[in-house]
Amino acid sequence: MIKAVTGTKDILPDEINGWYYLENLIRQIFSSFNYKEIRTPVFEETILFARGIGEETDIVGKEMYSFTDRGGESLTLKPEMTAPVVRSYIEHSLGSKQQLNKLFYISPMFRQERPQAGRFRQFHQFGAEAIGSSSPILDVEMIQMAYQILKSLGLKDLSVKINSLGIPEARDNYKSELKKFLADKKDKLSEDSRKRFDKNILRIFDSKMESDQELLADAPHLLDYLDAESKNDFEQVQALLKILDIPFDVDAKLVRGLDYYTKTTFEIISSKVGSQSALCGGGRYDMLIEQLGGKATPAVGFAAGMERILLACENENSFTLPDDKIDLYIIRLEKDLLHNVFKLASDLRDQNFVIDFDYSDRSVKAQMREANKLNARFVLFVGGDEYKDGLLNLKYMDSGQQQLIALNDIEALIKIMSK
RNA sequence: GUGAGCGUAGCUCAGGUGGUUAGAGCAUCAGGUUGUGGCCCUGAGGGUCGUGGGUUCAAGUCCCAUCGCUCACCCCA
Repeated sequence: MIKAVTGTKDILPDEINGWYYLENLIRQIFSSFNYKEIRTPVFEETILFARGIGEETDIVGKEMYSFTDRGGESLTLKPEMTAPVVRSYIEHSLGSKQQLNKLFYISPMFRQERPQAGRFRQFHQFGAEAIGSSSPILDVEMIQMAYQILKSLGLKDLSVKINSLGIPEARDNYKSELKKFLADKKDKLSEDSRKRFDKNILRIFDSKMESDQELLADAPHLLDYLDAESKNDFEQVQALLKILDIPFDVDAKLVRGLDYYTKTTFEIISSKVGSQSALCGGGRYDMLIEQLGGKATPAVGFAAGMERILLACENENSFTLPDDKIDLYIIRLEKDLLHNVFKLASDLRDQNFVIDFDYSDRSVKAQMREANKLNARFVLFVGGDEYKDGLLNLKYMDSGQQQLIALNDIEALIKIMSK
C-alpha cells in the first residue's frame, strides 16, 4: 500500500471544519488590523534561505528539502515564510508603493525533521510581517494579533514570553562576555552545549539539561548589555502590553534560532501540546531586507504553527463546531423517478440549498437512514399517489411532521427551507 | 542524527505458559412485509495477524532482521 510520506498527513473531511474555522478566524483578525494576504510559491531558490535564515542554522544546515531541477538550479521547498515575503517585497518594490507594508500569510511549510507530537515535515503556518517601520507598536501588534487569535479559539493555557536581543553590536558584545564567563566551565557543559559554545553560544540557554542551567545561573544578563535604543524600545513594548492587558514574562533565555532576529523577540507557549510547546514565535528583523539585497528597512513578524494550535485546541477542548447539516434529502419512492429527482435537486441547488439524494436504487428505509445520518433538516418524498396528484410530501426531520406541497409551487418549498 | 515504546478487521482493542476454520464493540451493507429516520433486533461483507527469514511436528503467540507509527532528545511553529 502506498502511504503518505513520513511526517506528512492527509486532512480528512471529518477534520476539515476545524481548519476552516481557524483559517476564517485568522483572516478576520488580520483584516481587522488591516493586514493584506500575500501568497508566494512553495519553492524558491535555495540561496534565498541560505542567506536569509543563516547558513549555520539547523533549518538550513540539515532540514531543508532541496533539489536540483532539470535546469540544474538548486531549489528548496520553503521552510519558513519570512525570507520569501521579504524576497517578494524587494522584487516588487512594495516599499516604494507605501511606507509600511502589513502582510499576512497562511501556507504549508516543509522541514525534514523527525516527526513528533505537534511537528510534521509538511506543516502549516500563518503569520504576519510588517515591513517598513521600527516602531515598537508594531512589535506589540504582532503579539496582540497572535494572542487574540489564540484567545478567540478558546485557548486558556497560554503564556507570552518576550525578550530583546538588541542590535547586532550589542549582541556581539554580550556574546563575548558570555564566552568569557563560560570559558573555564566549558568542559562541564553537556556535549550539545559544548557544540553550541562554538556555533551559536546564545542557544546554550535553550538547554534542557539541569546541569547546564545550574552553570548558567550566574551568567551575565543579555538585557544588561542592550544598546540604548533597544532598551527603550523594549520598555515601550512592555508598557504597551500592559495597556492591552496581555500578561507576559520577560525571559532573558528566549533566544530564537534564526539568525535574522534583532531587538524584540517573543514566543507564545502552551503546555497542552507535548514538548513542542511553542505555538508561535517571532520578532524584529531590522537587518534582513538589506541583507537580501533591498534597501535597509526595519521589519517585524511572527509565525504560528497551525497543527500545534489545533492540537492544543483539541487537548483543551477549547471550541466545539456545530454538526454538519444538509438542508434537504430527496427520497424517491419509485426508481423510475430518478430524472425528476435529479432535476428538482438541481433547481434547489441553484438556490444555494445543500441537497443530496440516493445515487443507487436503495429502499426507502435505506434512504431515510441516509437522510438521518446526513443530518438532513428536511426530507422530500417524490412519488406515490400524491405525486400523481401533483403533490410532494415534505417531512420535518426534527419533529417528524409532514406536509404536502404542490409540485408546481417550488417557491413554497424554498420559503419553508429558508427559515 | 540519537534513544525508548508499539505494530491483530475501516476505527478502538481481546487473543495465560506456541496447538484444530483468529474474536468483540463501533463503523459499513442488507433485512425486521405493502411508501419513512434516529432506539432496538437479525444477518452479511471485511483480516496474507506490518513485511521477510529462523526455531518447531505446529507461531498472531518465541528469536533475528527490516519497514512503519508514536513519543522524547536535537531544533523549531
